Amino acid sequence: MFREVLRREIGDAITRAMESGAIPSGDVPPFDVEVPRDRRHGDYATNAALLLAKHVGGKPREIAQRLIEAYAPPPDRIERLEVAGPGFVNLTVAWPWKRDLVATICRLGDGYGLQTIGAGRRVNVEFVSANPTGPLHVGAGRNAVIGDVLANLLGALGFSISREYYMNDAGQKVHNLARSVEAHYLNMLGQPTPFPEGGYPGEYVKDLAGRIATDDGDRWLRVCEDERLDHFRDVSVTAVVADIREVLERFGVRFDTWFSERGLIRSGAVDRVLAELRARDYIYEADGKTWFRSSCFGDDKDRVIVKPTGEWTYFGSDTAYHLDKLARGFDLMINVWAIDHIGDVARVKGGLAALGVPPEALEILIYQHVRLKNAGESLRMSKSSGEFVALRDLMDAVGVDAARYFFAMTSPAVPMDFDVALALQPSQDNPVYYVQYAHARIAGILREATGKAGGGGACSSLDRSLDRLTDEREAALIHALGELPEVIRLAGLRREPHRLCVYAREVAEAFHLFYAHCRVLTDDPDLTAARLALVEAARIVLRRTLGLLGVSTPESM
RNA sequence: GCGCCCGUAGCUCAGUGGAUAGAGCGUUGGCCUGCGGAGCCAAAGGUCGUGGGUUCAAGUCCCUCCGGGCGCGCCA
Repeated sequence: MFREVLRREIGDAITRAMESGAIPSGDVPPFDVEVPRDRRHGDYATNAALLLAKHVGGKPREIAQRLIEAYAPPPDRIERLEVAGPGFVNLTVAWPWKRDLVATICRLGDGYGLQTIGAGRRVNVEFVSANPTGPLHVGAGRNAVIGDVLANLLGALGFSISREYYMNDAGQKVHNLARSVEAHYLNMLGQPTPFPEGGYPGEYVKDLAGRIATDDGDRWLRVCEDERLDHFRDVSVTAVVADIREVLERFGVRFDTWFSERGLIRSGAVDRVLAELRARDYIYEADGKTWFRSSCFGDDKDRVIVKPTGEWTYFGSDTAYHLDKLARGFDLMINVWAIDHIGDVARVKGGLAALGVPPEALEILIYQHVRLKNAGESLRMSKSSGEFVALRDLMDAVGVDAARYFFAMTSPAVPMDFDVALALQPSQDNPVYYVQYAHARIAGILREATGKAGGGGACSSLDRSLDRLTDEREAALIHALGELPEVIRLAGLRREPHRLCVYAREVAEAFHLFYAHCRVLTDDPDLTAARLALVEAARIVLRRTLGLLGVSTPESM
């Protein structure tokens, strides 16, 4: 809140100083308004003068002084303004402005932090999209949280968001699932059948076969294999997707669209992509296969798009899928992919580039794997090996809040270690409890206050009493609360959801510190009213921050 | 070999080119006669992998090397 205003006003001051000749004219460089590491330097600092010195010439400290003179903010906004170090301008926010922020947050409520940067631009966030061949494992949990929180952030920035799950319900993987189910089914009905190569070993596969056997008996022994496999695939995929959907909903993730690859292929969209690529001369035949000239678009070699069997490779349907999204009117597509798909980025982008789609239309957010360990021993975690920890089990063990916070708090670029033995038992170590505890304390105070003060909102009629806020811990808490819009902006635009966790801890810390030193409910009605307003503002900010993370805000713990 | 990513406290990780690099866990020692001690305060713990470069300023940008992860399928 403070920061946007300061950025704007300092920019204006630079323009004025240039117009009056106080500093040399020229382009205004993109300067920062940041929180100094050492808070004795003030609430904020700008490097504008340092950058200006380089861009338009002059001595940094001299330019900083001129800038201060041109800025000359009213003393009830900025109480200290000084040149420091090599040419920083340090700013200390005056109490009246800090108190204004408390009132503003109380007035805006959950609207605090909402922005209009997105200007209604339509963004499709595609995430999870795990193959529907079995239950989600914990890796999908990381994907789900990154995608969901990013979507929340972009929504708060004013983008129009659609969440999408792409189901790879065509192709070899689901075929292998069908054959695995078939093998169990045949064995159950007395026809010894070897388990297929590439089959899925999990217990759920046996359950799927058992369900078919219970429902249909030996009916599928009497049809041809193709028909049987078609049916088994449909039944299995439907059941697996239903399971995935249910787990994700419990995890707090809802998709606007569940997009079927089979449907896409049936619609002829993939054929149209091939025809279009051929028309643009990016297709050739060799060795009985149809090739795409992906090497024209930064790939290290050309790729097969139609196999000798006449089947599509994933490449064709993927390209058609992204074109379909664009046709549905999205201005930007963001895909959340695990690191093992890093090699596909160039090919998907290449396919789109070949069809004239600008590269910035698709953004792929890569996150590193969740490394599973059990008492120090590494696990492979894959559905095809059957060695994985289900997201459902993690959720059941530690709860949705702890699991979501855990996945959200590490930068997507960093691999996460995940000790199964540790994770599968509820633990007080998760930092989410520190933050939630702050909220529960606030709720307790507000409960107590309504009992004592005979009701009345914490934020009513406090214009006068707010000037009773004078303590340095109050100032520090207000300063932290003021950062929410900036945090949302950075976390959303840089695609770094973990910033919310860093911020949530900072706010909670500032609150706990305030709480330890500043009694809220006192015999002094004005002081009590003022502090209650601050507490209410802190609650709003914590609720907003945890809300974006999809983590609950308990009234008590 | 080529491409992308990572290397920061004992462990797990934050860190927007900016001033004296921060948290959680763990360790050590304090703090409950008023709003919740799942908290607060303090101590100990760092050649920011290495060597160069750019810059007024580098954990942050560029290059070298070392170590680790992932990919380089007619799997998706």
